[in-house]
Amino acid sequence: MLPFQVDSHSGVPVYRQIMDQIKYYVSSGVMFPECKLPSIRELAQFLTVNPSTIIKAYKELEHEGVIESLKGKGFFVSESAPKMTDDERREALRRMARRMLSEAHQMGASEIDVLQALDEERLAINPNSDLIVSLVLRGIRRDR
Amino acid sequence: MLPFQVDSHSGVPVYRQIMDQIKYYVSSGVMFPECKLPSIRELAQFLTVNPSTIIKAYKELEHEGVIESLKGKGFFVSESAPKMTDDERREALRRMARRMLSEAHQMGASEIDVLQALDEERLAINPNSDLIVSLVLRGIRRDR
DNA sequence: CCAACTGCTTGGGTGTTATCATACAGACAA
DNA sequence: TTGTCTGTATGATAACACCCAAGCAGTTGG
Repeated sequence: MLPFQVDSHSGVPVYRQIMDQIKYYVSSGVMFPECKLPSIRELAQFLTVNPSTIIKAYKELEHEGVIESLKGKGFFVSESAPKMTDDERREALRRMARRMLSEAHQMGASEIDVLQALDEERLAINPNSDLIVSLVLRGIRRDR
Repeated sequence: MLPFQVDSHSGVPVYRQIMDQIKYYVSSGVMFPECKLPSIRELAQFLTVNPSTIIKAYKELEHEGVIESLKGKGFFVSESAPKMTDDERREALRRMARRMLSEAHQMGASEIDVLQALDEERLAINPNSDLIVSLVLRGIRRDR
């Protein structure tokens, strides 16, 4: 099963976190039309939430045309599921970036601090890749 | 007045967005002990939310020891308001970064895309500064 | 057919979030 | 003193988020 995860302390409703993740998976092509989603009970157990919460997320996505339900079979990614264009993806990323910079600024962190944190996390996920950017960032840090 | 802002569509409760912003301001030193906060009615009007919502945020922060109230005068940053250590700030930044990378990955964006978006937003806010990182990023893009 | 899997439905309960209206009380300046 | 700013307190309302239980109905494979 695709890596689903929810943070019950984030303040964002669980059903919306689930919706977002599925939408991202679909728009990125990780999930494509005809793809079967985890069953309601299965995903509910996996995330240790109530099945009603999954139903709410799935029903909402069905209403948006992202997925479809077949009684007795399961939920599947819709044929006409909207894919993100490159521009939409870029815009989404910039929205995230804007919020992150705003919060970072409010807590007194510099722009370099943000880039640095991002690069550290990136490296933690992907220890093998080494970007020029990382080297530059490390160079900046060393200079201080 | 300090730039307060809330996004009523983010899913995060408004009173918690307000709390977070004040905590960030205090921990970064932008707001310091004795600093007067916007009055309840003033901030409520500014953000076009109900005064009760502001009261909830302020009361919660008072309970956490971040701010104090003086009847008839207003709310003020507490003398013993907890400041973030550098490590705590770094950890907070990395949590943000982790979430952003996770979401970006789910929507099929690469790590470079994220750094790129962040740099674009950074530049939009601060058009005068030019980081080496930006130049490197632009170099990477040109190479494609 | 039967068991085990699917989605679907109903109804109840709890706590949170946010709205609105109204009133009281301290501080302070004109 | 009076007006206007401040915080405080109350109760009512509505919507939402989440949980829980129990059962109905379609699909599929042994």
